[in-house]
Amino acid sequence: MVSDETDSGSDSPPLLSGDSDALSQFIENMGLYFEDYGIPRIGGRILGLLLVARRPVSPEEMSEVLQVSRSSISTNLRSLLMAGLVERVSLPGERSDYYVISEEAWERSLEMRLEGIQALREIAEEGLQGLDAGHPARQRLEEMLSWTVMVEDAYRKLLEAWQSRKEVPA
Amino acid sequence: MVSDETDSGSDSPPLLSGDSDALSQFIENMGLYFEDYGIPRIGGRILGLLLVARRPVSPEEMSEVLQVSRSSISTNLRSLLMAGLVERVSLPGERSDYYVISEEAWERSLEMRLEGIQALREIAEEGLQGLDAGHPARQRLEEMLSWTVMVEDAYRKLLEAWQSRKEVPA
DNA sequence: CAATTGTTTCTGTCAAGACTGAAACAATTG
DNA sequence: CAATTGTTTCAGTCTTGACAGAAACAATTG
Repeated sequence: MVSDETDSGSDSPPLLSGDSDALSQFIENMGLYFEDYGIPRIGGRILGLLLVARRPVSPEEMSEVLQVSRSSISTNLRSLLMAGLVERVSLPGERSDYYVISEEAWERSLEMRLEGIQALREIAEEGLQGLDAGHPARQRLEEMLSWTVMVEDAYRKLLEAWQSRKEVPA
Repeated sequence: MVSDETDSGSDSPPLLSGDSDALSQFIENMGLYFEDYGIPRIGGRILGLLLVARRPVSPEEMSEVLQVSRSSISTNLRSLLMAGLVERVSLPGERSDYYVISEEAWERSLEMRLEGIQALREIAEEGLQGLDAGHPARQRLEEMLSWTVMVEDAYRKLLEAWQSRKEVPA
């Protein structure tokens, strides 16, 4: 699925190097994985590409390497930028924009999970208000609520731990 | 979205009681929430209904209350059963099957998250093998790997904590 | 300031899959 | 064992959204 461009005279350093079959597979796997979680496959592939690229990548290059249209790249890139997973960097003397995986991508990923579980907690809380005391379903919703609280808590701690992971170098 | 059946002479206890607007909203919210996470909306609504019902619910009743076809109920119910989120119970003297939320639904939910993160860890590990030592992308994949390991670990602990939550009653 | 190059937006096409209704199937009961 | 009731499977419809290609837009450079 990864097609190397026939470098048309450009003198930019190579985008990919190493076991290119393994890297193609990696990019493809990322696409499939993210698709399972509601992110467009091409978005996942862009993330995969950015993760294994030797240097920042231009939309044009993404289009060539991943063999998809520029407009698809544009759309997906914008989602990834808005989600805070990807960042734009300007390379001196370059006209085109270049993109990299955000430093905070993994952190953002945790934050998104946290937001999801908070939404579920709110649903549980509101539902609970529709049940009178002693209702047989109250127990179930209370269990649901305590589950969301527990998970939310764990995410919060995980987030802190991840953020401070470098601060404790042996 | 929730339409109460015009009880046709049956003498079964009521399915829902309490603030029925709030309960309808709850059921609908569950549908929307799960849809965001790749579960069919009707599946989420079934879970919502089972959470707030006063007693086990038959497929027939689900169809009436949620206003969807029996075949949709059947299909979604099967997925939920296979996922271990819903269980069948037999009511004495009743011909029809009845269903409830599984005792282990929340536990299963954590297990599913755990499986997801494990898959991502494997993708990272395989990708890492395609990069020679010193490759500028190695650092990024190593960070990804350590993130997955950290999250996987947290899920494992969370799972244990949830499983043993009753064993330590003040 | 025209021309060239790069990027985004817009519209149409296509594919995936959720849902329905009907038919097939199973099983219980008189 | 026929008839009735309940459940699943199947085929078709419809909606959603990803993607491509073309046009519009922006901006840089000679």
